Formats: sequence, C-alpha cells, structure tokens
Amino acid sequence: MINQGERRDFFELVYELVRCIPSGRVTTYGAIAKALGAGRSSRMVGQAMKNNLGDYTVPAHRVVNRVGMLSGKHSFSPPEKMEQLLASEGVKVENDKVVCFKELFWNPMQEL
DNA sequence: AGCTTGACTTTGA
DNA sequence: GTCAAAGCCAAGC
Repeated sequence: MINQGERRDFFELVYELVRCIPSGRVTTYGAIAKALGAGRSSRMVGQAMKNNLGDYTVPAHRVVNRVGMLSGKHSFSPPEKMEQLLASEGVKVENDKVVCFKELFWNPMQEL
C-alpha cells in the first residue's frame, strides 16, 4: 500500500506513485488518481506534477492523458524535453502521442 | 464559506 | 472512428 498515512496532501501521494513508474513505461492521470483512491480527480494529478516541477523530482514525462498524448509537455522547461526523456527510455513519441501506448501503459493497481 | 481553475474522463451526437 | 458538452475532485484565492 502506497498510502501509509493519508495525512499527506494528494500531491505527495501522486509523487510516490509516479516515482514507482518503471522506466520505459507510461501511465495515465486517471489510473493514478484511481490507484490513490481519489476516483476522478485526474486533474489534480496534473497539478501535482506541475507542483513537482518546482519542488520534487518525479518522472512526470511518464504521465500522459488517457489517449497517450503528452498533454502537459507544454509545462516542461523546454516542451521538447518530455518527448526527449521518453525517447531516452525507449518510449517512442509521434506527434505528441505515445506510440503503442496500450502496450507501454503501466497499470499502478496491477503492480501494487 | 464560496467561486474559479485545471498536465482529465466520460458520455452523447 | 471523431467532435462537442457536462461532470468530478481537490487546491488556490
């Protein structure tokens, strides 16, 4: 259980889960939110990521929306950094979308 | 206490 | 299959 104490903010829980994402794999905001028991607060996951950019170091590039599109790539220092990082991990990105997203998708609940 | 915002998701056409 | 509209949840003001 990633949820040791629900005292923390939603953001921290998101950070922990995102840190657990294996290299070369990606997941969706909804899956994260659901894994945390937040239900449909997928938007908040994104906000957490944005917050992380300034405070914590989390592989936010491995988090995409439900269709595998790099929704938040614009929030990266250079937007191109996101696809670059993904490419470095073996994830191919085409037109801001993850190729074979279905195959690369990492289900948090399946691993946890 | 209430309203606005958001790196989303789901549903209906 | 795609496009537009409504919904949900939590944080920030």
